Amino acid sequence: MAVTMKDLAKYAGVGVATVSSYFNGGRLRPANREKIERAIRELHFEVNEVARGLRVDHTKTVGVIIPELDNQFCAQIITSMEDELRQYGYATIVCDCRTRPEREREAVDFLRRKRVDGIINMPVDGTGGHLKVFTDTERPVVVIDRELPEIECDQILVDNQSAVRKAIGLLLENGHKDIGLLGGPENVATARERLLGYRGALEEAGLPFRPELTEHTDYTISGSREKMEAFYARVPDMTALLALNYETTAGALMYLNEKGIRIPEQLSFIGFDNRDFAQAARPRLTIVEQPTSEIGLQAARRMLARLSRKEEAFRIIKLQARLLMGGSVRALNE
Amino acid sequence: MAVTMKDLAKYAGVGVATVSSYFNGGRLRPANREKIERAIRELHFEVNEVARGLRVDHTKTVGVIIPELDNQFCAQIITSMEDELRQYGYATIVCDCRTRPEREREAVDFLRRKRVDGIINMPVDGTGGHLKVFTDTERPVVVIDRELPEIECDQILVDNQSAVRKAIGLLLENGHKDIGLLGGPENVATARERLLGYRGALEEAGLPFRPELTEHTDYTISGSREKMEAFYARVPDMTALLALNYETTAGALMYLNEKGIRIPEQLSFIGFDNRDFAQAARPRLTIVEQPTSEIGLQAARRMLARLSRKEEAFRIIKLQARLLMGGSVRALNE
DNA sequence: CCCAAAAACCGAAACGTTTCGGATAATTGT
DNA sequence: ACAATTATCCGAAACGTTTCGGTTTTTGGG
Repeated sequence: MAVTMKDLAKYAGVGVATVSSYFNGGRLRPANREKIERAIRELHFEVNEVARGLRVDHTKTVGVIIPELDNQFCAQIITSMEDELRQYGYATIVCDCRTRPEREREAVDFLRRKRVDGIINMPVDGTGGHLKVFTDTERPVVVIDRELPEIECDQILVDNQSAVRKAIGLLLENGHKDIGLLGGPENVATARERLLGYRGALEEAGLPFRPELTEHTDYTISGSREKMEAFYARVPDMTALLALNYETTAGALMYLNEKGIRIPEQLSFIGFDNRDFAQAARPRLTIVEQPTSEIGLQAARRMLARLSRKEEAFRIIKLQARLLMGGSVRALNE
Repeated sequence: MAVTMKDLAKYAGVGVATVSSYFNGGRLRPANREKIERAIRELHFEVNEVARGLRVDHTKTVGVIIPELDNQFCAQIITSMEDELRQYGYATIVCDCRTRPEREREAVDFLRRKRVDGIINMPVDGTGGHLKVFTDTERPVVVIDRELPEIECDQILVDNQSAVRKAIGLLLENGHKDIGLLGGPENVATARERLLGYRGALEEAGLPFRPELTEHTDYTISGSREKMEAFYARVPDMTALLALNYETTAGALMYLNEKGIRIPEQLSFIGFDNRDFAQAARPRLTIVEQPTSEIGLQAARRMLARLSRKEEAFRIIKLQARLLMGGSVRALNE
């Protein structure tokens, strides 16, 4: 059915090895090159990547494992990643593990059996043990967003401490001292880092850390909404609130809106992630914006680099978040 | 390096064809079956899908082309789709075409070269011409969300007319007569259908269709926000507003919030898609919710069916949206 | 114009499966 | 117990590439 390299070689009147060499950038006599090119045009030949893959043992495919696709943060990262990878001929196989470690482990195994050339992973399992079966095959792994100290590989992270410090810094500048923090679960590494940033910023400013001013959530909208109730009742004197991810931002906003607590008059507010949301809210939210596209791009670049030249030491890259100014922070001083 | 079928056969003391037959559900003498299974355990054998793919000419891989991954509607669909496909051993390659027809065409070509077994596509190009190069290979295509009348294949759609009729119905029941519509571009099929649903519902109720009560947007948040300004100024007598997708919902809300127009006291509002947003808004929004997971699941099922047994007529499945009640609609009557 | 060196070419063997057709072993009926 | 039948088994050929050695052609210096 399909025209093969052998057909092409016969049609062009050259050996099959010559044709192969043509496609792999070898040196050719101009006459032969011309003959082959004409044959390709006339036969509409296309090399069979599967056959090539069998021979050279790579599939030009990379696997991506994420906690949940249905999450703008992940989706944005994958968008830029896929774009870059495809530009270099690599296909992106996504696996959504629904934030479940056992499904993450299954995904690694699935991708290994699919013989992907590499895996990019936003890990759920903080030990990284799930990646062992893959790294054993000598293939590269790039970890994104959540640091995996026990795994030797490239990692593209966000400087979460600094991100939070920027937000707290803005609040401090505006005279806030009693700053509430709506944080994440204690077992999520990035949530811990952000909490650390909060404590660090306060300490630097010579302010005491008041434990009752921080609340942990499960990082879901409804969960955050629930927690806010008791939280705000407990410390009514807080003048500002920082939510540590998209879900807590939405959940907090939900509660504040319901109760008619006005932003920023009664409470200054800084959110995290999700530009749409921040722009549509009233007033426009001041938010910490993570460099999602940049994460995806860098991860793809790192993967491509590993795939072409093996050597080179592993890199851990920390990207900076930035503060997007809205109208949800009130100046207490002046 | 890796252990091959030949190694396994030799170790087990049987022929290589016997081993192959074992893996493909052939009949085996119990003794041989036992020997092979032991060999598999002891050698940790795993069949090489690439080699198998070369021989049988399929990759156990399906390609998905969507307008934009960074869009909750698409992301949710893909999540359930990928889940189902993976359960049956199929990998999902995603291609985001950024709502650009030329990139969509490129994606089809990319996937064809990658030799995916089938393509699931939420089309940008309304003619479906981009799919020709793939259907020519006799491989199945499943179209989702936007009908492609000119293409012969399975299609999983949403009954957009009925979805909008439900929303308008609710508003009519509540005594609204001057209902504004914030719609999409004229060249988007689903937007046209929704507009049709609007007209149909009014007509059925014996109400006149007032053209000035409908506004077209480019389906972006900022674009919708802009349009709202002139729109609301033009017909200040509208008592209710229906936004026709997530972006118009967010954009409209943005404007209304900015201007301090109170929902539902001054204006009743029904949005579209995106539960998070609707729940976090104040008051909780009444919205039209599309069956995203169901679309993904059905599309995957259809694809799997096609891939296993070729026959069967093409099906066009229309799924129903449902109205999620919030507090953004006021009763004018009673 | 000739010869050696270099460049380009070639067929065949591999990559790890499935499948084909013939060979062998098990089963059945008499 | 034996022939006929049926159920398994087997090696070899195929799938479409790349790569290995060896052969042929081209090039360039004398």
